[in-house]
Amino acid sequence: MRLSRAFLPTLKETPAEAQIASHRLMLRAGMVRQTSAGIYAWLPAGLRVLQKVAQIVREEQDRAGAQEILMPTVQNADLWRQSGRYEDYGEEMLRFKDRHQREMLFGPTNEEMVTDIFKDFAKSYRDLPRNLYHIQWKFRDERRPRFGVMRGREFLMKDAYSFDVSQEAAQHSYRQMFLAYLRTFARLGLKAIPMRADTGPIGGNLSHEFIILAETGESQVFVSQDLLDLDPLADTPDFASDLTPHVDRWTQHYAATEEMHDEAAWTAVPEAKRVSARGIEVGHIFYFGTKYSAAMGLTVQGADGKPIIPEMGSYGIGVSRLVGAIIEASHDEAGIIWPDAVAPFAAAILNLKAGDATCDALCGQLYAALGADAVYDDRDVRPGQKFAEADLSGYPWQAIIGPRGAANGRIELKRRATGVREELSLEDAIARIRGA
RNA sequence: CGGGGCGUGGCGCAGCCUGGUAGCGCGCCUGUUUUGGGUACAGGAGGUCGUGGGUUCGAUUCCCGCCGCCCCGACCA
Repeated sequence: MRLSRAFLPTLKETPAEAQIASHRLMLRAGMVRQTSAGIYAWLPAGLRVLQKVAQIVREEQDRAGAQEILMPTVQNADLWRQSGRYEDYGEEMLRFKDRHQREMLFGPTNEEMVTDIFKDFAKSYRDLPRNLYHIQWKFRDERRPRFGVMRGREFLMKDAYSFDVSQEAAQHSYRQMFLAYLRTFARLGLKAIPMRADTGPIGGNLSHEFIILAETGESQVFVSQDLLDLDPLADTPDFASDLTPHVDRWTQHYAATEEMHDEAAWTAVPEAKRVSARGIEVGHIFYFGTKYSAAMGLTVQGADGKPIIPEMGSYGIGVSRLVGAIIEASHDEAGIIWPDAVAPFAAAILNLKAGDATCDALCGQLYAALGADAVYDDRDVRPGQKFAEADLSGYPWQAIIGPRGAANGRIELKRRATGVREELSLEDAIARIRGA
């Protein structure tokens, strides 16, 4: 993308409504634009990041055996009356009527719908297990939307739903998602910590929140350093095998949010290993048994001919929230520092003297080699502005090309995260950017 | 939902208390200048002062209603 032609409305000053870093930076970097309280339009730079996050989420869901579908945003109220949640959900549910006066709603989640869809398919225990997910916009009419895309009313969520023949089988599905989540967040460049969560009225202990550490996090978390030292990508499990040992590695260490904090267990953690920090919830998984399958009338026939009510779980990742959360976890005074995996562009090519034949030629060669994964700042503006905006937008690499170096075919490559600069040939610069 | 605050060119703000036909910085346009960290100078364009009503000769300013947005708290991907 040539910046001279791009729709990238960066701001030098911060809009007054933005309080936290990610919101400020997303507005300044031209990623989003607010259209109503808690509702945002995604502009090209923001959309690219959102799509990259979604794609990683998708790949890891697929790897764990879940299958992608796409359910609608608008649902019929009758579906929700079957589970009894139409009345329970309250003001957070956006309700409206269609032209025939039918009561409709904008889906805040999809347990009822997915169960209803699955019901028509599943006849036999042989049709289990299945795990269906989609990545779709949700609407929850929050009392107080805030923090930009981190607590919007409309948000993009990945929600998966598992159907199993027994509790034991359902726990296997749960572990698959548990490990898939660890891999997902690690690939996004985040350190996510699974924490036991309150299961609410369902009971049992199978609910975990996945929380990333960031100074501006909403909740206080307590975690053992041993847990932070684990690498989710180090051992890739066979998702069909018994996953218990893999999950146990992660659940044996202390980790809790304020609500679940156990002072006695905490003091048992060696003092040097106690990490107390702020966290942002980016994922939440539950096992909830037959709550929805029973309510929606989902049964399959067992091997003995008797009906079985499938055991279910649901698994959510806040995709649009993650974009904000990543920035919270990775920024500095100058702007965003994107992890390589989700950066809108891998590199920015800064032509310090657009119009100079030598600079133009070298920039053109690099741009041709990097293609769609690079932005080329070919604008006729001061170098200082290019530096400032490239730092703000957070591209992992900045290829700085000015008259001095270009005369010798040299490119100055700056790593955004570290500030380290190297002088490289065209070929070496291309290799460095591609190799990251 | 309880408490607090704010709506004035694209963005950040002043003016309002003490009514008299709107101003500053950034950004934008033109020209000159500058060319390795948001350059400098000059000249421009751009505003139903959120909205409806009231008071007044006259309302951005005073009064009332409404709408929108933000912040703090209790709840949530």
